[in-house]
Amino acid sequence: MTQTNDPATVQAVRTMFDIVEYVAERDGVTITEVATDLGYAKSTIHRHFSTLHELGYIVETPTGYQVGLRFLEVGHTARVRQRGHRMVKEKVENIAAETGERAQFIVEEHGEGVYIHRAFGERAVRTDPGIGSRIPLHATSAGKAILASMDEKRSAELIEAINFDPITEFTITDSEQLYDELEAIRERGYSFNRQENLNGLHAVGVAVSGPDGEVIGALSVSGPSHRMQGTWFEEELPKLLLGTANELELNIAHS
Amino acid sequence: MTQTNDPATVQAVRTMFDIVEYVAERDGVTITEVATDLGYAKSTIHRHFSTLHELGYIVETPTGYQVGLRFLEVGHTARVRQRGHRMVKEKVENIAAETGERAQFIVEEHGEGVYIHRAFGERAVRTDPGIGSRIPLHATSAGKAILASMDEKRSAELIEAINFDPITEFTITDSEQLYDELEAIRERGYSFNRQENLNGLHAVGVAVSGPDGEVIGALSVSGPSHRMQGTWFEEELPKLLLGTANELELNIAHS
DNA sequence: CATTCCGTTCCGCGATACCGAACAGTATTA
DNA sequence: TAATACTGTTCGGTATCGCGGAACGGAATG
Repeated sequence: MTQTNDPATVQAVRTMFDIVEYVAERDGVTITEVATDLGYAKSTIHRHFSTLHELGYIVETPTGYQVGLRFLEVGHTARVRQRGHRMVKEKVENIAAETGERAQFIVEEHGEGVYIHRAFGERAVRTDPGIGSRIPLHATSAGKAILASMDEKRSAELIEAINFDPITEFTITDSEQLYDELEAIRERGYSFNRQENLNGLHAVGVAVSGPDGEVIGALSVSGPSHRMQGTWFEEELPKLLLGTANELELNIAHS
Repeated sequence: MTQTNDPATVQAVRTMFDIVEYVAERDGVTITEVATDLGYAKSTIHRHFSTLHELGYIVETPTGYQVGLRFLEVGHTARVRQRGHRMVKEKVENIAAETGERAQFIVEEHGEGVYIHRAFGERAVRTDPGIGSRIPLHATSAGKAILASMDEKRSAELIEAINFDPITEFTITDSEQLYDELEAIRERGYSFNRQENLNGLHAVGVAVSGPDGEVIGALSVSGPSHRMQGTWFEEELPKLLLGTANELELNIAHS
């Protein structure tokens, strides 16, 4: 059914997450619906649902079955374990308030960027890539800042695995181009994203590193391209972010 | 191995969550550590970790294996699916700001209360039961408000399953006492918690219901018992919460 | 009453998850 | 340098158990 039948893995767990992820992206499903859509027998789905229900990872609602909040519980522990999470949260909120735009903090996991914090400023469009959602590293300012700031060996591994299919007409489409850009970012200290991931969206990002030099994540500010331009975009925002990242690094080092 | 071998459930999934929950409450573990502590063979843990790692639900860090942020991703979808989540979030923040104390929004799931939103006021002690963490329904103001406001049949089911072991010396210890209290809450419209869950902590809670009359969750404000007393605690806070809950219900009904 | 959804249960077979033990790195010890 | 003690890894062999399919029951719609 699912392709990669690596013999050294647990099939039942694969199918279970197959089911869970399907349920997660819907709003209330029935057993038969899942069975037919995913190509499992009804009894299989039923057995998995029984298990998941008993453990609290799936709940029954008036509109059907849904993923349970227990996922949030374990997911939250993963989130707060990120280094300096509270300080970072405050800084993100400050940046959003000062700039009026949207600010976020992204960490890398499994070759993708993951939203850990996010805050909206006054003028920010409240379009919603929620906490926990994932973005490509090579097509976002925070992602590129992280790649530029991390250990070269590891960064090369991640770049190796990147899917360079263009997302917009401005997306970086090959690794050479990306390496050049990362080099430039290392020299500057900050990164730009000009509609590389979403049309009409510009952003600037700065990496945050721990005392051992290892990158923790990256701050970024994003907004409509018509506002994100000129010296505000190219000088003032980078300066603000660099300063904030610096403060963060100091605070994290002393904690 | 694990006791409840309900034949209609998937064993491999049980062991998987057994492992995940163990990993979640630690900060970096090794395979052998998990194997010995949980009583599985090393190879079993290894196989599960391989599976989970490949799917992104467990990650390798310098300090060992940890639960991955992918749990946050699916957990977050469960969270934002809660009715009126954005409006509720704003209200919780408003309440925290106005009162200076800690405010939260709790929903019921699987017979427990789950934190969905939480905000700190100026004076609030920032002790941290994070988003997603669970509290007993019968020993918290929000929990009791929910129980009082929900369908009697369902509430009876939940009460049936409650473990009435005392948490503090003020905890409600039997169902009769609880039923009386719920009756009083229904008449008043709001609930109190006087050190029933945590010594030194008082709280007041009000349920929020949807247009169909079904309870969605409950708002509550909590703080040190020395501040939470007198007319402020017994009249002004309830009034504020009732007003907010009312607004919320109207907003949710019209959306 | 008939139809069509839903969830549930049962059973038999083949796949597979499990354990145990041997293997292989890596760091810390003598 | 060698030995120890940790890691994580791999490999079979066996009994388990997860799987599909079909038959059942229950609720809602016609």
